[in-house]
Amino acid sequence: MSEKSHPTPTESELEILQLLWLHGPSTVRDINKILNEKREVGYTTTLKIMQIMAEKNLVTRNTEARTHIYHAAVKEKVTQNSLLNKFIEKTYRGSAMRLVMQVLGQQNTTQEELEEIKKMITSIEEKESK
Amino acid sequence: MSEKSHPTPTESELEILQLLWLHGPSTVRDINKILNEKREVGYTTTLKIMQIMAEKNLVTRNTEARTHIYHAAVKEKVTQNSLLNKFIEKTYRGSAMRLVMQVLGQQNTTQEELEEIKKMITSIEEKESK
DNA sequence: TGCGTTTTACGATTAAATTCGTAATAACAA
DNA sequence: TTGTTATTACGAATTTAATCGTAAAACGCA
Repeated sequence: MSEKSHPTPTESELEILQLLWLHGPSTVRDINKILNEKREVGYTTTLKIMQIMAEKNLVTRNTEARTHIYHAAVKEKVTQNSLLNKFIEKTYRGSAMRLVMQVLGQQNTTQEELEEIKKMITSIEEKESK
Repeated sequence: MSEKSHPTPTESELEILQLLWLHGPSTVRDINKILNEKREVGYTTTLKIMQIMAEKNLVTRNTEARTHIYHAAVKEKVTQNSLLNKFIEKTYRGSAMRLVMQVLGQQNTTQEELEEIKKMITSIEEKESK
């Protein structure tokens, strides 16, 4: 045993984490404002979700002042990774390759992006050839 | 207007679609048997979900005989694609590239697979250069 | 025919996630 | 000080998905 446990976030929890990752530590008011630019969300709805996230250790909060400040307690990459693996499992029957091929085939990828992927592949090949 | 509408499947609906794609038209009994190899699922639970899927037009069924035979009514690629786009939106803030890079970086990809991706990239480049 | 089994249909229950109302408290302003 | 506003805490209501119990109908067979 060592670290606190971090369950994978639900959809609306993820949405809030995205904002915390993007904007850094925020208040409920901050988050709720941004959410309301896209759709109507009651203030206490946002509050409640963030409180639950605190219980789950997805965020920490500074409660010194009256207005609490929330910090993401999980890393973006780590969270994405665990969601990604779950997604590959359920949607692509475990085959990450099938997913990559489909993304490349479907999305229109720019030349710069393709170059970036090529670089990535080269660096993987170098590692593996050692 | 033309086609019937196909809402995106829920998680357990997707699980059943996977089996229909893999094994072809099946009865509730068939599907339930396979599901029970992994975990315990009541027969009527499976039945109910498949009935709901029929309502949603995710499957069609032949009700001539007493035992109905269910067919997937949505294509695997199409369904994966719509789930994929949703996933990219929610988890990678819309960036398919970030997803690809993370898959390549994380999973251990074999040399054959890397070659396959390279071919894919080449063929995309050819298309785009026209 | 009549009994046991299988299947479908239907609705009720459960579980999880989301949404919100209300009350208590703190902060602030006139 | 007193009234208004903002914030948190808490619990209830709602929604959606998943699970299952029960009954009726269809079938198979002794």
